[in-house]
Amino acid sequence: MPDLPKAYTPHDVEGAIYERWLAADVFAPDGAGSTADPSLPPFTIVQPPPNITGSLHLGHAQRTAVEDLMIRHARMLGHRALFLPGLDHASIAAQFVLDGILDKEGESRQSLGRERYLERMREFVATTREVMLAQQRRVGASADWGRLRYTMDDRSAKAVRTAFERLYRADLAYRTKALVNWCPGCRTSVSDLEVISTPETGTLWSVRYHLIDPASGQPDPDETITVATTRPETILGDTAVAVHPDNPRYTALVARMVRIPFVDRDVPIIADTIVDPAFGTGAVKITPAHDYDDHATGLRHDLPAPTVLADDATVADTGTRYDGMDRYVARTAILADLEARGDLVAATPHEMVVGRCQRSNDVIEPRLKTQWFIRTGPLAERALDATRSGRTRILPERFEKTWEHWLDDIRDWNVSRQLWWGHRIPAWYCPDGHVTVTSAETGPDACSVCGRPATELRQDPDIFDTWFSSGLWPLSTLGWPDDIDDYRTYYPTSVMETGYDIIFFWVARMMMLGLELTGTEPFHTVYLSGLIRDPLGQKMSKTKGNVVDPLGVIDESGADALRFALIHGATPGNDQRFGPAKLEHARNFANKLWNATRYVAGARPVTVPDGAGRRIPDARHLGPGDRWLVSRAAATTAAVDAALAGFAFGEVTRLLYEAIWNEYCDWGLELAKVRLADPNLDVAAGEATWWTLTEVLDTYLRLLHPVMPFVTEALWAALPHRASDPELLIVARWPGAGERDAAAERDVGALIDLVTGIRNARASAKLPAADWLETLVYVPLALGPTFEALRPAIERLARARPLHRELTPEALEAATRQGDLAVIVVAGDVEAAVRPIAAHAGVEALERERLERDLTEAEGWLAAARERLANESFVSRAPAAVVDGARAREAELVDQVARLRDRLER
RNA sequence: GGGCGGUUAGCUCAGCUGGUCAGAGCGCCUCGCUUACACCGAGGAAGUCACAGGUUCGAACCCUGUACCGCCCACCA
Repeated sequence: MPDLPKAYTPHDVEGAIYERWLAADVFAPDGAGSTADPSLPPFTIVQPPPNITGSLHLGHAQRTAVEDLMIRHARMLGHRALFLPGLDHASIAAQFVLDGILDKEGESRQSLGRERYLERMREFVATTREVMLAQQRRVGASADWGRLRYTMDDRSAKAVRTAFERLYRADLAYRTKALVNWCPGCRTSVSDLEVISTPETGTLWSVRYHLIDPASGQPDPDETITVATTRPETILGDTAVAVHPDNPRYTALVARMVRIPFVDRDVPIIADTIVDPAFGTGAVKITPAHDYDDHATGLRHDLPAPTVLADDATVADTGTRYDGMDRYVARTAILADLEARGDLVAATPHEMVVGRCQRSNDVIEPRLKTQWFIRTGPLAERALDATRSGRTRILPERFEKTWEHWLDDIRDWNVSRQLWWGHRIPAWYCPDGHVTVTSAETGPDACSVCGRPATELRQDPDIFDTWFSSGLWPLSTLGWPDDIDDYRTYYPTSVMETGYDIIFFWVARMMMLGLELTGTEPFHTVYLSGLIRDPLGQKMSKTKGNVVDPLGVIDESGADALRFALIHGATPGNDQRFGPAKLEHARNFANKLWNATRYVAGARPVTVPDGAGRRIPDARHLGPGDRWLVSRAAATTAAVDAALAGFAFGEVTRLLYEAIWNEYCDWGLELAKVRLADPNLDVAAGEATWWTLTEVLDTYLRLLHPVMPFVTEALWAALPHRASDPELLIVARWPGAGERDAAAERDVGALIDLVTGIRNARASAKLPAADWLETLVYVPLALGPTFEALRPAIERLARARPLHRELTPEALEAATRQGDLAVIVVAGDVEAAVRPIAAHAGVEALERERLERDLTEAEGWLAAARERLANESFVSRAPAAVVDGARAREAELVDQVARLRDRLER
């Protein structure tokens, strides 16, 4: 057995342990060190791949901790547990980072050009990749690194091409000219999800348009219609003015023409119910190329849709002097010119919602573009069916409502991005405009429509939205579209763990694509984690400077403490605050466990040889404390199993903390210490007690391993193992729930209460902690054997010696009076009297006070219990078990009150 | 405009299907003999479970409403 160092230094423990795991090849379900049982179903977690250019933050650490917890548990249960790690190329986010770096070097995307830029990106991610992976290992991820995948590797590329081709053939991917969310800052379109609705106070301008005099064909200086707009620059793209058909104010004007200022275009006044007669002036200018509502209106009325903004959001192609101006410069100029013409009627402050780009924060401009879309309607139907039928479960359940709501009125997904870093869309166009889509790595041989040779075809310059490749993750990582072993064995996956903030971005897309492409839900359970916040509840962000670096935490307190702290507060879907206090709590716990194990390892009886194989303690030689400990471990194991089954990971840590600290250490070890120190104890009994400590500690180390893998692995190595055990705890078997011993739990529990009662009395009577107190105790006959067996421990732990035992309460009372003992302890059935030292004056008064307090309290409880039982409807309507319990409680209280009164009367 | 969460001891939070459920950790106060642990041990104080109604024999827990705090979704110019 290796000796444990006296001090717990996580840093020394963790690195070495991880190396041992790697060397033993235990992470892969089919690794050389795996102990998986192939007859059990596999268990798969596909990790949300972190962005390759990022660095690990606490959120990642928590994800990893939770995923690793599930995987380690499954592995110990004997499942082929596959934790498949990965990295995401994070197209737009990565370009953002690289562009920033290039900017400092005086270079830019444009100056490098597509090929050199991509080359530069590949060099960049080659370095960040290693950083990301090293960080995951520090957290202790028992991921199968041999299966590491990357959203830009060749196999992902094949999956992307294949998926797209299939969607295209199924008419679920289509190319069309439509309004897209254009981000001028990023120079690309973005999906609806990437547009952040931001409430802002803008201005609503009222502008007068002049009607055309039918006689002259010229604008009438006096006959006008006033429209309201928040974006005057879009006037240049107006192709109609709309009014509500039933608005009497305007019915006469419908079908008349108005002249759009500056562009001098004459456009019709149309009637459309989309217009709210009560808003503004009741007349709306229609700009089909730059507004979603207007575009729809334009289609209904067959209006032209001139685009008036270029990619960089400057005014373009209007033939006016505003061409070339930035959109906001143009806005100012147009307002000034309208003012000069006398056609600017009003300007009022206006609360509105502006769409901004999630990445650049620039104001999004809707623009008409010919791009690729995914038809989400049919896909969303199937995704909804998956959750409604229960084939996929979302945790916490309340997110199913959000899920339903979003999928219910989902819009088609624009997947074209005018970026460079990502998967190029596998679509080729021939000069005649025919479209050829192919998943072939080398592209098409010829136009699929007219047969023109490949040399005349041009590939779409755009790339896919990064979430398109992420959406294929559970499939692509397992080898889809090829029919390989991993895909057959591990798909569909078991649990999808991720943050609730990407439920739409990622989870919904994986579900839609997975169902469409494989016909099967990609996972059974979606476990949504909450966000990690700082101690003040603020979201962690670099700009606020409140970001905690997990590596710093690990250096200081250890990965085990970090994991424990993160898991301790984790409830699915709920955010948690994280700070030094929680970490300290966790580290103290690790330290406690370390020292407890050190004690056990060091307490090995001399009769047990070092390196002896594990023996099951002989039941005949067990003491009550031993039986109690074994029973409590059984209870804890069952409770932990239940918590794990319910994904209540915070509950798991709570249970184990409590069991290990407050039961095993506080009582189990203390009772055992006294027993082992007894010179009269026979060898077999001593060995049985030590083997019990070992057995129970072994159980707790196993139960705790998924949460704190490093320290448990290190400590486990210091304990004797069973013949059936493997070398390493990580691949050892999960404990079975043993049998409870109700008698031991009840009896030892009563005596623990007695010790606590005496300690309590000592403190409240202000008796010196160091003094040994002569004590008389009444113990009911049934408790006798347990009491006698534990007598030395009770004496020592309560510091009560000599400890005389009386067989009846009356005898205790008599002896108390005779011996002038004063401090009374009532603990359940057990009763005790303690002799105060004469030198401590005032003890009697203090004791009286304490007894009175106890009495008042007991009487209160009794009154409550009686009131309840006096209630006829309670007795008749409540379940029998509850009523019986109440009766028993009443009897107990009656007895207690009587005894307390008795004491006080003397 | 819709929807969802939260409100429990000074602080951070548990409390699963209503019946010792009023708890834990930290902090605070008192004490500390005892070689596993001072990253410790023993003891203690501390809460009208946001508020108002209701259902029930019984409510922190279920229902209705209110008030704050937070989040998500949303194409009214």
